[in-house]
Amino acid sequence: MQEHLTIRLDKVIHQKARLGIMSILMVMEETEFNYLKERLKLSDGNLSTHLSTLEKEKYIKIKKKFVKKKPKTLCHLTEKGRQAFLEYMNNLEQIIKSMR
Amino acid sequence: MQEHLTIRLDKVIHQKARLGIMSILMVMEETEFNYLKERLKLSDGNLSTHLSTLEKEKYIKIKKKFVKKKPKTLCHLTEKGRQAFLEYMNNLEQIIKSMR
DNA sequence: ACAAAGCACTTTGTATTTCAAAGTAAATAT
DNA sequence: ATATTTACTTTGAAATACAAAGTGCTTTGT
Repeated sequence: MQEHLTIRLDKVIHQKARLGIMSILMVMEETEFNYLKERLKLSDGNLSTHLSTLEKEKYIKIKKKFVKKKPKTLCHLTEKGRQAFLEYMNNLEQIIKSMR
Repeated sequence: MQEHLTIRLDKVIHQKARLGIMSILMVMEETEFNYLKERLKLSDGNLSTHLSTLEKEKYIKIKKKFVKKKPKTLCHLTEKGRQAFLEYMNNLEQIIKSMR
């Protein structure tokens, strides 16, 4: 019987910018807006909306602080986000494995 | 010095449906429209446009035949498509490796 | 023989997503 | 006091995704 290769990859994570954000948050715990922007070479607006998307999905939590009277946006993964990312990676590895 | 993790993944391949199509074509050489449609659970229209996208990019070649007086659409990877897919997979593996 | 249904797609229109230009608000420099 | 910079958010235009509707042929039923 033919199995269905219906590629099961979380839509929210399967996007270059958001994959990058999640990747960084997996290893960085507490990360600044500007760090992500610089590291991923995203425009302000682009990063802002992607962070909102991830926040809406409850994959990340966004904290706003003031440091030296300037706003500072900090992001970190939620447990849900961590799980979603791990599952995404596992799915991806399965796909890659099935190719080899 | 901080490296830039600008995720470098071919936009044409980095999409669930097209990733599925390419994956199948990597192992199947000559594949029918309806096979892809069934295997990937895509609607006719959706598959049709994704195949056109891949064809426009010269990642696949589409042949049209008649079999028992019915149209039959066959697809196969081009060498360019194969290379693009391999590079996509390598990039993906790098990203995964960098996560572990 | 003729209409109705089926098959194998493609085209079209709508909905969603992406992304950067423009906007906001506060701080700092001139 | 005004201009510039910093740190974002909002908005609107463009691209993308997808399914409903359309096309053109064939087969089936009556």
